[in-house]
Amino acid sequence: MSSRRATISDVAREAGVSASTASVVFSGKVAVSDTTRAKVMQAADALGYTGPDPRAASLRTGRAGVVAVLFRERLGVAFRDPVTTAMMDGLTDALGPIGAGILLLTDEGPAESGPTLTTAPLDAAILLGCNEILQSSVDVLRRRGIPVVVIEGDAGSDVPRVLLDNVDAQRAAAEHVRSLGHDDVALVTLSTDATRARGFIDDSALITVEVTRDRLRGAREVFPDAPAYAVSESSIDEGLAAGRVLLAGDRPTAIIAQSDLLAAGVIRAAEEAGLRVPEDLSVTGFDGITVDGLAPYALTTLEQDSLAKGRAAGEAVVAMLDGRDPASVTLTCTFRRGNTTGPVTV
Amino acid sequence: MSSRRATISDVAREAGVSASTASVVFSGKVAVSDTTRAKVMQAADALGYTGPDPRAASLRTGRAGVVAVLFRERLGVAFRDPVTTAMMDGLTDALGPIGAGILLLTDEGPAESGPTLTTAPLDAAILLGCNEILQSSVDVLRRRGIPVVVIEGDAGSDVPRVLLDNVDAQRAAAEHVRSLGHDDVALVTLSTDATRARGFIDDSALITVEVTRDRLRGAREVFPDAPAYAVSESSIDEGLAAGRVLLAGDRPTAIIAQSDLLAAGVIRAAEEAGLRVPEDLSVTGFDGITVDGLAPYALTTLEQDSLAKGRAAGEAVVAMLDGRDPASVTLTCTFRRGNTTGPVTV
DNA sequence: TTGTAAGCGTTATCAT
DNA sequence: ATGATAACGCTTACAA
Repeated sequence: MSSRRATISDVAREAGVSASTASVVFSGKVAVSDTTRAKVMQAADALGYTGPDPRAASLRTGRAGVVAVLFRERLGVAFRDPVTTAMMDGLTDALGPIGAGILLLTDEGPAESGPTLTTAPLDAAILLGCNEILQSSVDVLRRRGIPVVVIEGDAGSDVPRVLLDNVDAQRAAAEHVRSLGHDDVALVTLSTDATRARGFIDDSALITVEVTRDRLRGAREVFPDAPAYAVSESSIDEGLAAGRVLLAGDRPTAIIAQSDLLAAGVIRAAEEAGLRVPEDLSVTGFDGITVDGLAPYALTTLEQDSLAKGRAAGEAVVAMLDGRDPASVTLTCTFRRGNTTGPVTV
Repeated sequence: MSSRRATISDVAREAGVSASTASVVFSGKVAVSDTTRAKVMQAADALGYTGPDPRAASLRTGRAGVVAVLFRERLGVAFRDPVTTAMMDGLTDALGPIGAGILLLTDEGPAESGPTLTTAPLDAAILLGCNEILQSSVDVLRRRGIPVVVIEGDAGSDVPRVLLDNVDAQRAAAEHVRSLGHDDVALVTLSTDATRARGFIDDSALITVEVTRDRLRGAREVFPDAPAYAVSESSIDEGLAAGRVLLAGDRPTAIIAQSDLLAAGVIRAAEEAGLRVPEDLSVTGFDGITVDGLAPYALTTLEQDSLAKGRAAGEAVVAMLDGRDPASVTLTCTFRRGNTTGPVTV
């Protein structure tokens, strides 16, 4: 019933051994005689000692057993997207060998508590995209020698990246649409910057979110003048809203959406407006996920391997933690034609 | 270009002040003269010092700024369920004030790396359910004085819990079904234990997952002899599989599923078998989520406020961190009749 | 407003 | 196989 929690020295004293010996009993890094181990264990038991304090161990060893993942949106929103969950699975797989926990961080936390990215005990950080604001935190981490990996973003030349061939992939989809005779095409894009404001994009040079910019560029290489409507997040609801806007008035014959979820929403908007897909409107998505309940539609889309994306990021982190210098990787998307695109009907 | 990373003492020396003064400059906890602050900042800059090391700070202050959430399943699976994501949102909300990051842990990690629940630097832990195996980790945490909260589970009498009125709620749904004249009813339950084996439940006393047991009990209070088929996780696919089993051969007129996702799967199975819902088969769910793409069906279900569930857990953690002793809370579900249940047709 | 001093609890290194 | 010693980098009474 001591007022203070027992420490390893207490245990050592009780067991009649040195603190270092007691430590070794718990870490198992060095051989210890059975009798000594027994003594220490018994002492620990008697004192209610439950093993080394992770905080102290982490200070001493320099390892916290934690890898942070920084999201750019509310956790709930992020995880509503199967792309994210698959990525997390890949990440957990790759991180398995080092047995690290995953620390979820968002960049929109309460300002008063400060950016936990720089105040949390962590061994490495993985960023989902990167913006100007974030860049400073990244610098801090890097100067501390904490490995940083960016997924679909750019955080400086020496930060390893995991990328998708967004431009090429989106161009491929656009070319497919054009090959079907479509000329009057509209785009639905992901958020353009930290404000996540909805609306038509006036100046694509102002887009700070790389995924958005790249996919837009790919589409515009084929349809330079296609109007682009940005939404605030990748969800069916946002796609529905965007679809309503784009289908009001002078409607396009095809809509290229930057995610499957958005595409699904656009299809809903089309149905709502009494349009048939693909007869009256062709729609393409991006991601290649299974949108629950979209049947009987099978989206024409670009399949990305998000599991591999997460795994690549995890592997890069493990490599860096291991002192190696992983190269950036670019994963390629596969075009998959579904039944949501068809020839333009006059 | 020193080989060693700069510490706060280095900065202090460079600035010509004491380490404590330098520390205070960074923490801002005590007033410091402008000139001193400037000197320190400049020194920090010169040395490339980026602020206190979280590991050391955490040892000293005893706070890591991290709250762990322990999942009982693969992260990807867990987050595919809207109930989980809503809960995470509620949790983030409640944790906002203390600005803690969320550490994701699963209990099925690679054995070699040990249970990170007891080795990660964390201030509190939230468990989603609790089993025998977990109990020992919980004991360790509690003896360390680390606050633990359990959501829908039992980890000992002095661990605060956030509960749902599962028994009552499920009974209400069952009564509704009976009031429609159904007599031949089957149940689809969540996983029964750590093995997550699929199959009919022989002995409900062997169920170690509390949610499963409670909801089953509620249903059995109305239909004592209803066969119950357990699945391995809450997903549409699992519901589909269970539905196929239950609808083969001598089929029931109603199926009570322990989650909306499962119910959605059961409906798919019914459609597959050429059955109409609710004319040929009534189906109830649990959770009250929006199952994407289930339209035009609106599930008869029990609505739970999972946002509130997460918030309650977060608040309990904050209270405990604050030295208070939060009471367990039980949230109640609301019965909502949709169009997936109807009178039995002869 | 600033400095002194005393840890926080552990583990790595080196001797023995 | 075990022990002594010295960090790890920081914060916070308390004193000046």
